[in-house]
Amino acid sequence: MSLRIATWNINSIRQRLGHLKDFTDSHNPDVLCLQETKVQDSEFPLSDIKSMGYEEVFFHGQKSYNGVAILCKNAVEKNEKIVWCEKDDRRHLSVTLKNGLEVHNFYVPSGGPIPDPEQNDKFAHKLQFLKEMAKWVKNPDTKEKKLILVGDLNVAPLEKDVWNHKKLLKSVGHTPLESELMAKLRKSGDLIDVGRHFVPDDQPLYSWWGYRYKPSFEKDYGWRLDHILATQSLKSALKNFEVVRHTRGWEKPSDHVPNIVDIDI
DNA sequence: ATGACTTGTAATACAAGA
Repeated sequence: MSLRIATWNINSIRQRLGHLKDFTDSHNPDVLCLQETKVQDSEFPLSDIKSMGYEEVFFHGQKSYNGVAILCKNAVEKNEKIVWCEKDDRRHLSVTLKNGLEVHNFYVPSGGPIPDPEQNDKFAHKLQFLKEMAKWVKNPDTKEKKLILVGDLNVAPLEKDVWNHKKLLKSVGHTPLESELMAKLRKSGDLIDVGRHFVPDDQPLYSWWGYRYKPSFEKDYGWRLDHILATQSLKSALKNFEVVRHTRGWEKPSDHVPNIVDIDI
């Protein structure tokens, strides 16, 4: 049986309900992980989401910033929230499906403008968050599991994960320190980088194009900030991967586009 | 010059994104 899991930083779920319907109608993910919902739970547009065919909806949001949600076609075994960096800032949710598969949805801090933890508390927070993730995934329990970790990890770790590697080495999101922490996260859980499992390292692969420079998408000045990581136990089950680039060309788009994986399970 | 935009909140300006 094939299971489709998708992740999308939607940059305000209330601004993007039309796009969400178009994407779910066309691509029909069984599990859709969203980041930057930017809505507190009492204002979450639950009936709109249910009308798109998602009966089981989990959300963990706050006013203005951050916020994550997981939309599921079918009933799940359980759902959980983990507190990271001792902050209640709504950056994680997980579900365990009936078949035992665990799906963890993350929104890692962007890290502010200056890549120095001494000068910039936001960058320090990002580094700590990535370290905590690596420590969490190192649990020997993880290898016994079928686990998928997705989300906006806000790091483009490889040279071809950004449009200009040399130019961006000192930019937050592509510094060697962040790339190293991403590598440690993967090693720590022996996780497969699903995007790079399907697209070779020497080919550009992006999931985000900034708003500030208007032609960023047409010039393909992109970054791969959104990721799907999977335990080795799922390696032979990985069947297909897709970055749904064309959503970035829609009217008033999110700056991120969906990533999809199909798993035979 | 990734500058130049977009979002939410609240009050026409600011914080945050990355």
